[in-house]
Amino acid sequence: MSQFNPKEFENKWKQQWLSEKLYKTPTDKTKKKFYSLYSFPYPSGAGLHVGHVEGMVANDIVARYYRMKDYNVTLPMGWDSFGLPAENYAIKTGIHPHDSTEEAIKTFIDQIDRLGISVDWDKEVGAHRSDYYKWTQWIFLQLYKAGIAYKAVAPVNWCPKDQTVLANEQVINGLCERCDTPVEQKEMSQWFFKITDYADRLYDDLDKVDWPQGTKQMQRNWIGRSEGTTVRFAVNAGSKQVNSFDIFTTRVDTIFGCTFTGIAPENKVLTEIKEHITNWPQVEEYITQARNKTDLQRQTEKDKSGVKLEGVVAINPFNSNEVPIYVVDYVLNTYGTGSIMAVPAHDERDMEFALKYDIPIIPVLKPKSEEYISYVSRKWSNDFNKFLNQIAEFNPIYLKKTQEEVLFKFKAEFIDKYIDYASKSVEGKSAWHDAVSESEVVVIFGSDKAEFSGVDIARIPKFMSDENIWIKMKDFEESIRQYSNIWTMYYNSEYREKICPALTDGITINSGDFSDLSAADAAVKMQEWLKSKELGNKKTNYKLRDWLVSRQRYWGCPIPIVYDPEGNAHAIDEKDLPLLLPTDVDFKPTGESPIKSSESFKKLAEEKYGKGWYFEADTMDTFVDSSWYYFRFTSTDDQNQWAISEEMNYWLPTDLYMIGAEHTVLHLMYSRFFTKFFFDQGVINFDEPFYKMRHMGTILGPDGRKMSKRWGNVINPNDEVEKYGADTLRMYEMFMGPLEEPKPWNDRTESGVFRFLSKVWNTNAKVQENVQKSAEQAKIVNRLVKKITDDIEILSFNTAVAKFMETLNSLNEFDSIDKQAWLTYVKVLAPFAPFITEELWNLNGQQSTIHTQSWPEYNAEIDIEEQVTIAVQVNGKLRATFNIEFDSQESNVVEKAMQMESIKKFVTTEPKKVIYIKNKLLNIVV
RNA sequence: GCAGCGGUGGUGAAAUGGUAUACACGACAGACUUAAAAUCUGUUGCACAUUAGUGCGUGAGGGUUCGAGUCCCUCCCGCUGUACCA
Repeated sequence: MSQFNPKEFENKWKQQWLSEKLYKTPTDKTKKKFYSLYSFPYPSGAGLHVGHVEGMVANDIVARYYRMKDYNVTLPMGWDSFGLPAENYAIKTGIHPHDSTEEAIKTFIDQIDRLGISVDWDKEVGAHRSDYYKWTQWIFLQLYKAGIAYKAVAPVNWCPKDQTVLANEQVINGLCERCDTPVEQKEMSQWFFKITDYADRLYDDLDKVDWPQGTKQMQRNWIGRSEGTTVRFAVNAGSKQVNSFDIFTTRVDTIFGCTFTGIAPENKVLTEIKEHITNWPQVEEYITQARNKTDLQRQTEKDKSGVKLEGVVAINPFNSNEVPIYVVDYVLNTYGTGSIMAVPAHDERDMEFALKYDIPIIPVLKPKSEEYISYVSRKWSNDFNKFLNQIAEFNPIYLKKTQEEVLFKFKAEFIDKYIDYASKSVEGKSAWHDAVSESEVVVIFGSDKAEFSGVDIARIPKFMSDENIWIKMKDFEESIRQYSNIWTMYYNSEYREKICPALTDGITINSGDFSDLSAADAAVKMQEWLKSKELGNKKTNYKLRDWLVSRQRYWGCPIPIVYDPEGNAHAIDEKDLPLLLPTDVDFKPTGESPIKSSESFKKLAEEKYGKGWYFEADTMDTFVDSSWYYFRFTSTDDQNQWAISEEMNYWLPTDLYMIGAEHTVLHLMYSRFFTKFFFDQGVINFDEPFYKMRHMGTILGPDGRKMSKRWGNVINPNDEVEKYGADTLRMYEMFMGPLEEPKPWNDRTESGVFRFLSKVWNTNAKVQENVQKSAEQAKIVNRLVKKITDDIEILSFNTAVAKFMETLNSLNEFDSIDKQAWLTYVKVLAPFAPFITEELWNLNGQQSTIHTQSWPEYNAEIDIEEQVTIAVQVNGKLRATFNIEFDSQESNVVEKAMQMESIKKFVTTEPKKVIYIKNKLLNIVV
């Protein structure tokens, strides 16, 4: 037989499968179904990349497997074909996005077919084609009718270079995600989808789906649900109440520690109380300043700033204390109520602000058990080593330990000894020790004192009700600067944790009637109290914002809205859809939508609706297109509705969804939102679209870096198919490592896979009917069937490939191979390497295609070993192995083990215990 | 900071709490060859030892267990995401 040369047959089979429509989606609904979905690819001019191949092959293997298991299988493919790259390309070259996109799609289809991905092309859709975006527009109208799509003037992120609005999600560290230009804020009238209505369900229903934990967590973080309380603070001018405002907090249990309140610069409460603010000009200047800052500036400026409102104070409803009101830019107007109660003792940001502006810091929680923390340096000890030896009896926990300095924790019971040792250790003016606990600060000075009422040891309680320890400590620093740098300890994070513990389960102190409670109990009681006084309520807040869908771009789906001459929005009648994207436009970005330059678009509106009427000129975010394509796939034949309920209810939710790890938040969130919307409309009977979802791990370049033109490490799948054939590329990508892990490309390993397939090819020459030892071979292949079946179910493709290799090596130990065993081997290999297996199937004289054969069954009855290897351990250490009959009695196993020299020498006395794991292991404990 | 994932040979990586390193790559030795490539065979965790063998080994340190890469605690490192969200 000839050498393995995939070029000789891959193209032949590709043509035949396509012309026979081998992968056509069945239309009957009598069987179980499997919906294998690959994420909507953007048809880039660069063609398919190796990451696409990885995901598609995974989808394909599973699809082929379920077809052989006699499921109804669908593996559809379509194009997320609207979007900026094609438009930017058009601006550069003048080639219309429609033309470049269709061209790119052709390349994609050709590449996907060459890889043998079993796509049902009858279901192909393209977001940019009017038979698709007609329904995107229709969906917009449904959302509009339901009050979910709405128009609002809002400050939006504006990229001055791309001349477009960006969603919050497209702003990375204040920079445009595409061109890294600093993003500006701009007020514009924009369309939004009210996704926030669904925040709770989007959060809770994550429990229903089988997704990677990390992705679920990211979705939860993005929604950012937090449960808390609103509290109403009165605003007094003089002694008279003039107004009030609500704050939002998740830690109402710390409210007795509130020593100031913070209001966001944009908060409208400020204008309401403006007349009472005696330093308004100063405040106004600060507000203007803060507003002019871009997001980037606000983020990079770590230093917190604010202005105190003079003439007004806020009243803490719990103790009627007057607390100052500050306008501060670290409070966000868009979250919660836009104002906070600040508790510096238990919030790092508030602490920082309080230290800067000399605001009192009152601790109101203490931990359940007390410890001291101390920092000691060799420099300030007269005998550092002796001191270290002494404190060893405290069982200290070292947070930091070097030759020169230690930072350690110890239990409160040792404090007197500590003071004793420390007093002896310090010597001279510049020496000092200190220890800080939750309730006191102990400072031991080797000074000739004076400043400290004549003592060398200062024990300062932290929870003095009338005074504030931190202010006092600051005073110390003024007077003892020459002795110590104690102030620096505020900036040591270890200390700070002790000083302002972020306690969730502490005990309340300094909290009036609510003292001596656990934090959780205090919160409940305080909430009840607030409710009874009508001063506050439980409240849930979200980080999630409504979805801004307007884009001032050409290459997208037109928004189906028309305006009358007064500028009022009207929905376009459904029967007038699609509202076609005009072609006579100037792409050049001007800051306005390019579509505004279209004469035909203007004319169409006036002809249809009357003079002065005009269409919405913005297009939709392309995430709208990709949020519903998996519905459309179920019903592509039907031109009269967006999708058929019966089809959707049968095929969805998807059984395997492969998407890149970069799509962990937006696409999935939006798709889930649409699904819930249609569920609520009664159109579908499921409310999560993707049951099982997995990410393919990024494939890195051979140098271990991310593939990029910049590094010149991009692997093009075309080249690999050219070199080794599609089967090798497929199997290599599956063999690289676990599907979800990032993994570097390795040419050598790839050629190893080619070598394996060549061996498969050559082994075929040894195949005969009725060979000797065929039972033994059947047993080997039977085990393969089990492993491959299991591995496909759990998507463990790398171990499946290893098993194919191992099994082939075993079979090749025989001089001739049994045909039945061999055909089984080829069948289970078929989903992984569809071309070579089809060819071998054919060469062995089999009828029809291998890809519609039924999946071999694992036979447990023949899978028995006559002999098993028993590992013998003594005290858990492996000392010997021996073979014995399958399912031997324990006593026989023990007896045989005890006769072995290598065991005898370790077992000199009667064993204390013997543990026997059947057919596997014997552990003798002596 | 926070969240998620991960750390095992020279490399990619295997391992329901039960013989750590399957499978592959590379390396080394040999066969074939005038030679090379390809192919085939053997060896390949580390250390000591001529052999037999012994000891050590899954980021570090503890714990649970007859037995831990796997479970628990503390910590270190890397990657990804995210961040004034009260």
